[in-house]
Amino acid sequence: MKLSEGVEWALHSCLNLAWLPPGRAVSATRLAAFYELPAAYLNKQLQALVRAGLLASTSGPRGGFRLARAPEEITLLDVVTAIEGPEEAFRCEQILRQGPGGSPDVDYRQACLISQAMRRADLAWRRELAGQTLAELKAAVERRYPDTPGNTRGRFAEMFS
Amino acid sequence: MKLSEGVEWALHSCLNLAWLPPGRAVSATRLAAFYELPAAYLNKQLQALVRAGLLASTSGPRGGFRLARAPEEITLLDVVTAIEGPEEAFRCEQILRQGPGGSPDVDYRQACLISQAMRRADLAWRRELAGQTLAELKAAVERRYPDTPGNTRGRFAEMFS
DNA sequence: GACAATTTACTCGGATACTCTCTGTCCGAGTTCTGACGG
DNA sequence: CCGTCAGAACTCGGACAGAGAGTATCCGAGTAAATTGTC
Repeated sequence: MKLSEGVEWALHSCLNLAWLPPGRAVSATRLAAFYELPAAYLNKQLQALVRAGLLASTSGPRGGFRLARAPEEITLLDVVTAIEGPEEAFRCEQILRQGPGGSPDVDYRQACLISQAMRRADLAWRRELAGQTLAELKAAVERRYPDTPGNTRGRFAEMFS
Repeated sequence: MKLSEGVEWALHSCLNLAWLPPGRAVSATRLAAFYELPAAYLNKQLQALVRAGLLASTSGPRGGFRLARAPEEITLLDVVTAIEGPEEAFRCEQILRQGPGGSPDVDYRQACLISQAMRRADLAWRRELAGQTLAELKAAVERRYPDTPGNTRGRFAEMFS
């Protein structure tokens, strides 16, 4: 039970993109340089965000990635799901089917109480993540660390020089 | 983000053990035969439960595994943690440390708001799992599927013949 | 018949291969900008 | 001086290797029961 490393990268990158002027695209190379990450691999993760409709990408010079929606419309769950996939953490292989009294016709993902309990926990996790948007996170950071937006914009600006 | 297959096996096996007379031990071979699981690998998972103090093991003929505590004292989180380990799902590698204004002295697992948000979700998941004991699960199954305890005991009994 | 020693069968436990996902890297297709060239 | 066109630089996107955890298996140490032999 561990999340991919790309989740952390994706969350920080989305937050950084949220501080840029709308429409401004940043290449994977520059986003990677921000935290000294491997550029090609970060690019791979960002592609997943594009496929999920969270980011939009542009090719060629001055191209790169930008948010595809307003930060208010992007939840943390959206980002996590884009990287990790939509499957829930607990894999019910329906082993009850092999047990005594097991039937091939029953969907034990619904009938098995263990499966239900694990799904409840999974939903609690997702609910927590879905309850916070990128905009709220951005605002919280600006309250606690007021210099961050300026620093971020400045760092990207000097990358363009 | 996916749990090991052993989690499902461990939960079902613990539940089966809870239906046996107290003190009665069942070998990994028989527990595996219950759901047609690979015996040696299930044994490996059960060892983890022993190390975690959830099960007690006995060697030799008539030996096997039994619950080390009352079902009321075993939560679903205990079982999951025994198999998956205690680490939380989100791995904060503190990449902020490499960013502009990052300091080697700051613990970004505490300071980073992204890390905090992910930890909140993790705690919600754990709280849900810690809130249900093996005894409650057992009672719920007995309410919904009254035949299960008898069937389980019967199946194990005929294994001993 | 009762007891003790030996053999046997069975159990867990850890050490050992195999597989798949995650991680990391590379190169090609496409696009935009730049610069040269001609009118 | 302005417009057009070719070249170059830069970008994403998917295809290609390497590492680590999860999966599966096997064999040995230890234990309890069963058997045999003796008193």
